[in-house]
Amino acid sequence: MKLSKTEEELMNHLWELKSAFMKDLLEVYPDPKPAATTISTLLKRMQDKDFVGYNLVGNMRQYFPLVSKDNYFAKHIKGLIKNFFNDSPAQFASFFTQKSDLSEDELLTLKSIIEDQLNQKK
Amino acid sequence: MKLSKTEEELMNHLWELKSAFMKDLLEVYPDPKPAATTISTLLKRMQDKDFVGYNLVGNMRQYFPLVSKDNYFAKHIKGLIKNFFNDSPAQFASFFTQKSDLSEDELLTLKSIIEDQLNQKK
DNA sequence: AATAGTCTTCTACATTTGTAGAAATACTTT
DNA sequence: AAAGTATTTCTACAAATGTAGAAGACTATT
Repeated sequence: MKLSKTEEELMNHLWELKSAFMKDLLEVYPDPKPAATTISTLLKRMQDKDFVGYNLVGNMRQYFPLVSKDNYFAKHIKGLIKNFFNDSPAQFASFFTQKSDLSEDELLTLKSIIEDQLNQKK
Repeated sequence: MKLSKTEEELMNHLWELKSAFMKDLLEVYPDPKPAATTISTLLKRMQDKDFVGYNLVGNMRQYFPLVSKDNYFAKHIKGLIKNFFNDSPAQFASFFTQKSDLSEDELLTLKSIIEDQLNQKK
């Protein structure tokens, strides 16, 4: 099961806030804010899809994510790689590195991450 | 305008074939193949969205992509990065490099790509 | 010319998504 | 207690998506 575009947006807010009440979620939307019922609907659907849970605090619901952003995102990317890059993460990585024109600093950072990874392999 | 999931799948076939007749497209689908009309519908919608064009060859249409895979994909990723990584390609890159556990060879390849990029910066 | 094969366009219909009003419920403040 | 505020659930509805039949047009064959 996957989230739709708008659900994803809401999920992002939730990840950022870690946990939130209706009100908090509404707040983070820029004007023109969607109707509160719209958010409610989305939250409901997301609960049905098992992406969101909540705790009762008094009688308010404090919502929180049931999947981590990392996890969600990793799956997402995996799908992309499968569809577009022959299921080869490396192919994807080189495409990405070549197309996304990173700054020198960014490249250096990346390089050192890769070097770390290489060291761990040993 | 974006392609839907199934349209994307079809587009992938088209990118692979470079250009193709109905028949060719149907062929690449694994059993159980979708109805030919389903493909037709998709192609039509993709034409409406300006992702596909065709040349008449005799009275057959030879379809071809109007956007490159690279291009399409780059946009796609850009969206992801915007949504999930604060619009920072570098942040994305490091997330990816850390989570996708690449083999030593793959890491080495990546490293040399990055070094090339760095050299070009000078 | 009659038949069969290939393809496109039209039409259709169920499902999912984006959006939100109406009504019910509970809490807060006057 | 009356009113206002916040929130949830129900219901609704338009648009997009997944899927495909019916009918028409053209080509190759018999």
